[in-house]
Amino acid sequence: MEEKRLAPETEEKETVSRNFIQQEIDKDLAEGVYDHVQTRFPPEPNGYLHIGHAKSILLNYGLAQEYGGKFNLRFDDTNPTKEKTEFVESIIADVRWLGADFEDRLFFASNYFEQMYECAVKLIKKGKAFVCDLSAEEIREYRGDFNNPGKESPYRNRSIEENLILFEGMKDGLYKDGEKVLRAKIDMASPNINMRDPVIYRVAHMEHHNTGTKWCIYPMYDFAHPIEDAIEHITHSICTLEFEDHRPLYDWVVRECEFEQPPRQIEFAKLYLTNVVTGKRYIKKLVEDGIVDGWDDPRLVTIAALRRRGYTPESIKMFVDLVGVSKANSSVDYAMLEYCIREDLKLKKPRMMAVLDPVKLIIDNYPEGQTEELPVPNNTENPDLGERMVPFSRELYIEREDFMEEPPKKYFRLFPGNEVRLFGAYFVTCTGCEKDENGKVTAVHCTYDPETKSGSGFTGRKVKGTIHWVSAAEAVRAECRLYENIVDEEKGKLNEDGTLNLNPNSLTEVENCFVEPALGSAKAFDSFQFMRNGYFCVDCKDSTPEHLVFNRIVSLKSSFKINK
RNA sequence: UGGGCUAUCGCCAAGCGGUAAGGCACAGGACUUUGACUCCUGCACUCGCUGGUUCGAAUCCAGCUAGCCCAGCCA
Repeated sequence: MEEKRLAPETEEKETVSRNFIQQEIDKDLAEGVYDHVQTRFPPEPNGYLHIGHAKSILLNYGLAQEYGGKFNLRFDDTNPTKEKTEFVESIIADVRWLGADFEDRLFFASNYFEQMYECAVKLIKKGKAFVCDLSAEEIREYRGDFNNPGKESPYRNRSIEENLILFEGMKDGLYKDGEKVLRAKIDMASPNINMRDPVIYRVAHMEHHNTGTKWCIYPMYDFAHPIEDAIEHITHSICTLEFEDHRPLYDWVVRECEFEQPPRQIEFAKLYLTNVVTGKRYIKKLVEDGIVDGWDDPRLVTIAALRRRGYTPESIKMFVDLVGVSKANSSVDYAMLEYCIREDLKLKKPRMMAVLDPVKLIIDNYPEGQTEELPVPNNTENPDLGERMVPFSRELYIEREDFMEEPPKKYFRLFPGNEVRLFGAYFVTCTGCEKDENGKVTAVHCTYDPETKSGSGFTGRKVKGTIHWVSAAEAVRAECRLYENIVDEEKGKLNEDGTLNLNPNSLTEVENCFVEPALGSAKAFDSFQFMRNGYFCVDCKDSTPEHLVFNRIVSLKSSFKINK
């Protein structure tokens, strides 16, 4: 019997197929395009990272690992208006927590401003860039649209000398914001609008979180990003699908700037979770409007929130691996994420007892005033986790749903006349219950059989049900919250006008939550698996379980469907 | 509307001319000191549609259709 349960041994090494990015890298290496592999994760520090970023981080890091290459963390901080130091710190912490080791390769695009400036000068000298005096509105008009080619700027044919002087003037602060920009000279008639003489430098008199007021011109993404990659000898610049149209420009920049072994951009589909708010701007709005507690509110799927809720880096890695990489837009079922955390925690974490909706269970034949300490295994499937002592006494709290006066068929828990096991303790037989004037059950009565003590080897009879409990006198009362996704599951994530449909049940305060005393010494932010397999995160301060964060959806896995 | 990309089970996703992997979810059953876990079993005669090439196509060709992205001095 035991060997059956302990022999998952899946010997067949499943031939994991290579995703399309790996295939491209294999080809590049085989053809000698590159002699190494170098990847990077290039966030703009304008918010907290979420599960979607985790996919990108772990994908880039994983690829570097697989090919014996390096992985860089680089902040793409070329727009000082949106960026904050708070965000760079949280991003660094999250990337580390996920286990993507960038070693000492933490870079800032803003440290390359000098080189980017030189590249721009080079383009001007090659006649490939020009200073344009058109206003933002005029540039938009001149750009044309999907149906009509653009018109060339009247400043397009300024002399190289004049452009050089003007551009230097931009750098030296001679012009106001918006007065002049530097543009690449490509093709105003291109069907790809990104190629219609894109702006590559703008004037912005602002303080930058890293370079202060040293610069008053800042490069645009399309110009900066390829240069950042080239400087760091990135080989495969992996980004999301919306940048596909930018690839010709990316290639144009690295070619015209004459980088050797220029990096190559490869795009993949973003990760979406069903009924979850991904999308930094929405999360940001929820935080700023005070609808959630902060970036780590457990109803969110930011890395910080998932961590607080009890997700482990391993579970997120598993999830990302399971989801795969492709170019098809898709929305992954939230159940897949939950599967990963269940799977990861299953054998790793202690399983404790907590009662969320308590009703008293009185053992009438147990000596009044007596308390005994019972050893309860921390994880029945993993004996290595040892056991803990749990106080047991005459009066316990059990889950209200674990008793029914008139049970439906196939109900295995407490009902008058039925015997069940109290996990880690004794068999008890229900003898009845007390009710108040409204018919609500206020206490359940039972008798116990001392011979059936857990671990005694008693085999006299069997029970179909096992329930969890805490000793009423010793149990610790905890503040407990049930969390569900912040958006309404039925209505999806967005209204027609782009506003979010908030889920009114996203946060429930649990009135009477009792946990076993052992939880009083639980470490903050540690994960536990609770009886009946809800997964909680004990989010507590000062070794007192002030706050249990419980992801209700995960626990649904264990609910008993009485209707069936 | 011009350009780019995508379309394989409810949800992800393999497949790359030789006759539809796998996971999640779901449904039955066995086991069980958590109705969990584990273990069995079931779950696309069919690959957006229509034609064509071929002995043979999800895979090649043509034409449709649907969805996503692009007209920031954001990234």
